[in-house]
Amino acid sequence: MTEVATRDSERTRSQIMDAAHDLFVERGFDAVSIREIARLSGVTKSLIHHHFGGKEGLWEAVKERAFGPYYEQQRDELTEAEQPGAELLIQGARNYFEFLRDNPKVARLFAWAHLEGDTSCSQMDADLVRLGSQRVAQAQASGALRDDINPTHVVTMFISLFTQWFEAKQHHQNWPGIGSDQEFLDDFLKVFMEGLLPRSNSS
Amino acid sequence: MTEVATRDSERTRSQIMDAAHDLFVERGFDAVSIREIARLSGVTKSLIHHHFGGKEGLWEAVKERAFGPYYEQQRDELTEAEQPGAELLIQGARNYFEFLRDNPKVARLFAWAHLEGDTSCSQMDADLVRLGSQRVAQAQASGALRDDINPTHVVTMFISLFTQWFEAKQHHQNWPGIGSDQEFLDDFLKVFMEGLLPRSNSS
DNA sequence: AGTGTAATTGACCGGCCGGCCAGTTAGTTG
DNA sequence: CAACTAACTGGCCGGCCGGTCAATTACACT
Repeated sequence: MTEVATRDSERTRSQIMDAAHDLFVERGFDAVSIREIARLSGVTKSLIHHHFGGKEGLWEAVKERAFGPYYEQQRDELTEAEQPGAELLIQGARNYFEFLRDNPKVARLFAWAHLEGDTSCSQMDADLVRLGSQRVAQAQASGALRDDINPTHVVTMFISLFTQWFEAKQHHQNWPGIGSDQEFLDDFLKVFMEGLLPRSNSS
Repeated sequence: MTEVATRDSERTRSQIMDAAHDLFVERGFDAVSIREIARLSGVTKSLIHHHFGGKEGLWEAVKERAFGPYYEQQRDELTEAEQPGAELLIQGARNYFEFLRDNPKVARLFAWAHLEGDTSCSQMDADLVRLGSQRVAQAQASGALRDDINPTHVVTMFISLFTQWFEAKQHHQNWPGIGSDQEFLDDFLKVFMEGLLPRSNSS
C-alpha cells in the first residue's frame, strides 16, 4: 500500500543511524551486532557497510550526529558575551541540566563512549570546560563567586554530577527518598551556591 | 624450574578471577572473550566453565568479589554510632573518596555494571544510600547542617560526583587546569560545605 | 534509448564466539 | 592398592560475528 521508499540514500542513512543509535544507547558498541541494526532498520547488512564502511564507521557517525549538536549548543551558550554573575551561572547550569533531561539518550551514549575510551570527544570536552572555566573565573574576578576554588573544578563538578545523574538515572531512581529531576536540581543549586552548612547571616 | 601449581582449585579460581577482573574493568563484559581470559590467566577455557559455569557466571563472581568488600566497608563506616556533626560527614566523604582513589578499578567496574543494567548492585546501593541519608538527617536535626535539603540528594551528590570523578578520570584528566585528586576533593568539600557564593561573615 | 552511477541485494568467507563432552590426571579416602 | 572425586585438558559443535563481492536494480543525465 503505502508504497514507500524510492531509493533515497539520505533517508536510508538516517534509518540506519536511528536504529543504531537506539541499540548503542541501550547496550553499547560491542553488545550490538550490525545484523541486529540491519534487522531493526529494515535494511540489509551489506547496505550498512556500503553507507558507513563498517560497524566502527557507523559508531563514529552515530556519535558525531548525537554529540555535534550538543557541543554546539553548549559552546554557543558559553560564549555569550554577558558578564557572568551568579544568576547567569545558575541559569547556565539549569540549561545544561534541562538539555540532558530532554536528551537522556545522549547522556547514556556519552557514558559508553567515555568508558570505551573514546578520544574524539576529548577535544570538544576540553574546549567546553575551558570556556566554562573562563566564565567562572570572570565571575570570581568580579566578586560574584568566592575565588579560592579552582574554576575548572567548579565546571567539573557541574558536568560530572549532571552527567552522572542522567547516566545512572535508571540505577538510582529507586533509591529511598530520592526526588524528581527538578527537586534534585534545586537542592543541588542550593547546596553548591550556598553550601551545606547553615549560614549565620540572612543577607 | 619453579615447579608451580599442584592442583589447587582455590588458587585457580582466583587466577581466573584476577585476569577476568582486569579485562572486564578495561573493556566491559561483551568486548572480552573467555578465550582471552583463559590466555591471560594461563588456564584452559574449559576450566573456566568448570569453575564458573560460563562467562556470565564468571562475570557475576567477579562483580561480587569486587563489590562485596566495598559494600561492607561502606556499611560499617555508615553504621558507626557517633552522632554525626559536619566534621564527621566530611571525614566520611574523605574516606569514601580515598577508597575509590585506592581502588580505581572498582569504580570502573561499577560503571560497566550500571550501564549494563545490573540489578544485583541496586539493593546494596539502596541500603547504603538509606544509611547515609539517615546520618545526614541526624546532622540536620542537630543543627549541624541546613535542613532544607533532601538528605538523599546530599548523599546522591557525594556518591555520584566521587564515582564519576574516578570513572571518568581517564577522560577528564587532560582538561585544562584540572588539579590532583586531593585538590579536587578539597575544592569540592569547600564548595559543598560552604557554597560557591562568598560568605559575608567570617565566622 | 543508452549509459553511468550509486543504492541495494543475497550469498559467501574465514574466524571467533560460548558451550559442551569425553577423556586424562592428580589428590583423597578407605 | 583400589576406588572415587574433582581438577584439568583438547577437541569439537553450531552459530554468529564483521566483512567482501559479484550481481541486480533504480535513478540521473544525455
